[in-house]
Amino acid sequence: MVTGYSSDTMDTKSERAYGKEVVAQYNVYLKGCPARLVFDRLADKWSLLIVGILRREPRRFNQLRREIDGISQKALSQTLQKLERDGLVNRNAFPTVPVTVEYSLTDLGKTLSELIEPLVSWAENHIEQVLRSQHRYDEQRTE
Amino acid sequence: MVTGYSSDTMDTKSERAYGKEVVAQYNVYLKGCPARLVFDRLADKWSLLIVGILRREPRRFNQLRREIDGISQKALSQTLQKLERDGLVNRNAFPTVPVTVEYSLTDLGKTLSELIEPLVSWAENHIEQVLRSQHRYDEQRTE
DNA sequence: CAGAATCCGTGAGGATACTG
DNA sequence: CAGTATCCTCACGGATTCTG
Repeated sequence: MVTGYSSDTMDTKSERAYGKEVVAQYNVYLKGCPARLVFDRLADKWSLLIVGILRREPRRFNQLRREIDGISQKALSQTLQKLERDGLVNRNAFPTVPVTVEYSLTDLGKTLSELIEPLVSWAENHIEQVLRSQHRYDEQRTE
Repeated sequence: MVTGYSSDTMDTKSERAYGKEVVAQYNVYLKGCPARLVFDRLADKWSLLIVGILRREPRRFNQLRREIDGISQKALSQTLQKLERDGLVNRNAFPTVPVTVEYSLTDLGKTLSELIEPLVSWAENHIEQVLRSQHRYDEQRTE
């Protein structure tokens, strides 16, 4: 049961070759495809950062809030719910006073986090090259 | 020249350990850090999809438009400009009639695309697991 | 073909206040 | 501590039109 999701242009693209193999199943480049929805979730800075930071060890809510500089508690709360719904993150509430809630990666989430860590490293390692390129680009426009 | 970018909470976090090694340089988890800006660019669905699709071979503008289902030409145009500014994508215009413009990855862009391909695969391979998790989650709420 | 320019709606996200 | 509930805005992106 692979077909069936709605896409207005699907008929022309559902069997487009990806590389050399034909991936008929799911394709992130198709508008209506579920894989695209998942990909959109990945392409969210808060999701990526949260999964990336949970990679090491579980965290509590306000701990995440502090460690991910700039995130609002609303965004954090919403993103965590989405991630839990997607099965990427576990939410464990301990009946202490006051309540303690711990977030951790599921097995599925761990497989994803493996891919995110390189992205984090890439950003940190290639930032200077990017900045130089931006300067060059901007100067050519103003001259 | 690593310090100097503005972050209201930098003083407390600029030397936070990432894993076991201290990454004092750049840190995507810091609000004002340039690496965060780059990371935000990565965490953009169109950027990821474009870089992912350019991985195979260069494409022309309307080719990209057709292959990336659902993108508007405005979004495509703007994203391509950002990617060019960041030094990830080359823009080559050939003086044909009408003009032909070809987009390709730079060397830097290629290093990034290596990391994106696994993300695409992950989305396509784990989508069913994610969908099942979503159903379970939703049913628990409605019961 | 490959865009630039304009108008416009909407919804994601910040700020703030409140709760168990 | 770990959230929920409102309000509000503003910027991103879609639709449309025009151009070299």
